Amino acid sequence: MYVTLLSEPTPVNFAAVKRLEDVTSTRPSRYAAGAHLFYEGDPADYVYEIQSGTVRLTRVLETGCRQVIAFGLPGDIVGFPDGGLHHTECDALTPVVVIAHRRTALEAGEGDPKTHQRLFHAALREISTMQDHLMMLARKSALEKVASFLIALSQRIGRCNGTVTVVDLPMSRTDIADFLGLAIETVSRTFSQLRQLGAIVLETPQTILVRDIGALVKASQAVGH
Amino acid sequence: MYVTLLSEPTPVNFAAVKRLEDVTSTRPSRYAAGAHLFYEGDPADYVYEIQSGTVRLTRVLETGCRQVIAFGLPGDIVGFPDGGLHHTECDALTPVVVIAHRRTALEAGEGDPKTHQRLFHAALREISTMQDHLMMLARKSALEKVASFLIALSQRIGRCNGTVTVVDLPMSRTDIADFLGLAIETVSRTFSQLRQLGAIVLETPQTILVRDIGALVKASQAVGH
DNA sequence: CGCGCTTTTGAGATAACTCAATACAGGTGG
DNA sequence: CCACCTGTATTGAGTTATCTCAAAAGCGCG
Repeated sequence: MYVTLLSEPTPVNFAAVKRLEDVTSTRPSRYAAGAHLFYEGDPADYVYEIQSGTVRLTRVLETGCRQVIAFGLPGDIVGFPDGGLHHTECDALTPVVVIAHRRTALEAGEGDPKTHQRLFHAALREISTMQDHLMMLARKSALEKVASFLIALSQRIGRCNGTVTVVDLPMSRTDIADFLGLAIETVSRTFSQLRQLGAIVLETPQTILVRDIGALVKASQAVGH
Repeated sequence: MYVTLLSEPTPVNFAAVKRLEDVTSTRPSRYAAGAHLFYEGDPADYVYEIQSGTVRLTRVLETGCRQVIAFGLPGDIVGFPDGGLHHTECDALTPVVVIAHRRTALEAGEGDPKTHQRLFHAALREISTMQDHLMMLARKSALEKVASFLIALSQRIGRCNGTVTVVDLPMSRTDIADFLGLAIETVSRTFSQLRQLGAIVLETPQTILVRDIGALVKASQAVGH
């Protein structure tokens, strides 16, 4: 496992050191944008509670095809292991502050029971969240996917600014496409479509103003079969 | 919660009775084909370990659009709650025998630690499985989806019969379509395509012979972007 | 000012969908 | 026992949403 700690200007690899330091469950770690928290196949020594910033969880198919499994936003807990190993890759899209909880805090018994309970319920919640995502990928149109995505993002990281909600996208169009199972061009076109519908304003490509949440909700609703 | 116990010829609703009986973690329960183990929104008193038969986990969008989240096959554990509630609907596709584990056995501390451990790891595995499924839905073509599905099924419930593997499909084409995010006609056409490729033989619509596993694997591999 | 990167827009190709008809199978009743 | 009927599955034909390839636009940076 390669862990890159934030230390400007040059990120330094401190994986071994970190393990020796015996990081507690409560001290926050910092990662620079682009730094990896873990790779697929790494032994899962920690699960990570995002305090600030955004991380990206990806899986890479043998063929090289990327799929973004999830974005980790403040409050999220990422890196649940299977068989003691990470089965996704996780890197920081922005500078992030995380709390690394030892995996043993997730298993029963050891450590603070309150923390254990919190991590455990986060794992159950993760299952539910993934089911939502499954539904979205399988059944929604491009417009519905992008609208749903923007609604979820605005609820999580939107800053309500009088009449509009400002959402600073921490991820690229490519990331959004890989998350929603769309081509990047389709994502871009759909943003334009939502703009033409008057639902959003693209202040910059990364700064979105949600102007008409009703229109966004309407666009997000699948009409079913 | 409505629980229908198998009692031929008429299935009987015994939800209240069941709760009073205080079912233990180790006694198997039986359900007839079509019976519901739980509904979306039910308080999640139990998680279910499938001993034999197949169950179907579905979610219904507000609009009435169905999505099959997963099929529960022997060895699977289904019904992980979120916030104490079931967030899917679960019914039996065939007669099933399940072990109903009290939800408290999933939470730390109470009950047999060995059982707790098993249930807990099943929850973690579930996350990983869902990520695989996510990937499939987002990135694979119809042919790749159906081929992957058949491979997985044949590994789980296939009976190797000399030169071919026999797979009895417990679910309908509609179920497969709703699981893979395809139209039923596309599923059917893809089965035909795999037949024409010599990968499978459709003895009956529900009985599939895997004739050339290599061809099936080849068909299942996404070429990536 | 110009280069490189991301995003947007355009135009044509295509995989999967929809609608429609046919085939098949299992169960029921004459 | 066979004809019928109902539900499921298959096949066909045309439509469409999304993808792919290609070009233009916007933006940051040296």
